[in-house]
This record gives sequence, C-alpha cells and structure tokens, in this order.
Amino acid sequence: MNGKTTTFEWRVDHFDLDQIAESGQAFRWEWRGPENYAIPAGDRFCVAYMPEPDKLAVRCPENWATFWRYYFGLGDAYPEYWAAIDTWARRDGPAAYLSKAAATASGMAILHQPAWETMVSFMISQNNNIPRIKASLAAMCRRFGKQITTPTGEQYYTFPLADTLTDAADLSGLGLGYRDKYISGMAHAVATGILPVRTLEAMDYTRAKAVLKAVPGIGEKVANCILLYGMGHLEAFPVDTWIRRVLDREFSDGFPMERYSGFAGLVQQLIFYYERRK
DNA sequence: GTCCAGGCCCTCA
DNA sequence: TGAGGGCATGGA
Repeated sequence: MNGKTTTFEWRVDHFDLDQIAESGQAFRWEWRGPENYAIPAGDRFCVAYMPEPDKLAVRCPENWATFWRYYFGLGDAYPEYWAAIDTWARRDGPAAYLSKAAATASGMAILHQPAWETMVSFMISQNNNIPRIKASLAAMCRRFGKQITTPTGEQYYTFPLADTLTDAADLSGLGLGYRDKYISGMAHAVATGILPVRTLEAMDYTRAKAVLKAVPGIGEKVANCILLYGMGHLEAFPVDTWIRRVLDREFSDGFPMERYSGFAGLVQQLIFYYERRK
C-alpha cells in the first residue's frame, strides 16, 4: 500500500547528517554508523545515509520521496542563506564568533518535522536535558505508538496520535515529571479540535506564536522551537540557556538579527551546535 | 548534598 | 514589566 521500497539519491551542499543529528532538533534519530541513521517521523520512517559528502541517500517507500525531500529541507533556499552567512563571515573575519560557528556547523539544516510530534517533543524539552527528552519520547512511542515492520524488515514506532495522550495518569512512567499534565492538556485540545494543528500550520509566524503561547506549558522558547522545527518558520529564533549564555557573552551590544532576516533560526542552530561542541 | 538541563507559571512589587 | 521561587526527574 505504501509502494515498493526504493533508495532515492539527492545531490546536497552544506548538508551533514551527523551535524543535524547532534543539533538538538530531532530526538528520535537512531545512529547506525557515521552519516547513517534510521529516522522515524510521525507515522513514517526512512533510513538516511551519505554515500558521498555531497550525496544524501534515503531508503523508503517510493511514494514517500516528496515527504522526505521536504523533511530534509532540500527545496529550501539554503544557497541564498549560506551565501549571506559566508559573506558576513568574510567581512567579520575568521576569528569572529559567528564565523567560527558557521565554519563548524557548515552542514547544518533545519528539518521540517511533523507539527504534532514537534509540539509534544519541545513541550517535554522544557527544563530538561536531551538524553532524558529522547528517553521519554522513545518510551511514549513504544507505549502509545503503533509498531510497524517495513517490507525490508525494519521496525519502528509511529508517533502517538493526540487522542491517545489525553489522560495524564496514562503518562506516568515516561519520565515526564510535572510536564505530563501539559502534554495531556494539549493532547485533549488537539483531539477535540479546540487546537487545530492544520489551521496553526497555515498561520503566519506572529499569529501562530500567539496561539501556541496560549497553550499551558508553551512559552516563548518552546513556541519558537515548534515554529522553527515543525512549522517551517525559519525566522523563529529560540533562546534557551545555551543561546542565552552566548548572547550575553559574545553579543552584549546586541545580536545582529537584521543580517539574517528570514532565516535567523538557521543561525541560531549554528550557534547551538557550535557552542555545545566546544 | 548541590547543580543543571533546548522553561514555564504564578506571585508580588 | 520584571524579578524570584517552585516545579519532577535523573545524571554529573
């Protein structure tokens, strides 16, 4: 029903699976080797790897090519973004903080993850650390997702639908702590249509952020993560404890946001990756 | 034991 | 509008 499994190959530039995997935007990628991952997203799955530095290979059902191409942002305006970033890096010089971040994270990309999965993932992320976020989401998918075996024998769990997460009592044992009530509340709102995800996805950045921030458990930072990683708003600039430290330390006179108008979220991602790698 | 993690909510001034 | 405490949990 999903068609035959095929391996698609796409030519890529400024694209590195390992860097993306270590950038804290997706929590369910499973490492299989260098530049090689099993990747579930929503109810889908692929194996992605890089046979050459400028080639991305994706093994999935043949009618999912469009989904995964979009997921990896392959149709986005990265040539334009990187041209701007590189221009500023030359102007600033190699010792400038942003120049070093861009050089270190030169294969970074912002994924287009399913909106609902992103909403839950980043609600869990608040005041939490990445290993625990991953563990909670894995446990949640095992308990409430559907186990799928692909025609090639790969097994994965789908991301749970909203109507399976509406009872906070069911969520115990997932390591969610106080966040369980936030999750079940949001799941109830989505499942009953009070919070229509599709409508949210169609809104512009400002309006969508206002709606998201009205959800208990979603503040400025989590809203920006959802907008950036799950709703395609590359202008979103999430400020967490890591980014806060960099802004205070390196940009006490203000961050030059206007340079990166429309794709500041990508620059934020370069900083996050670079800072954590140091 | 204390501190921290891709923060948010509530209270109080 | 902003500062400060509380919040579940587990690893360092």
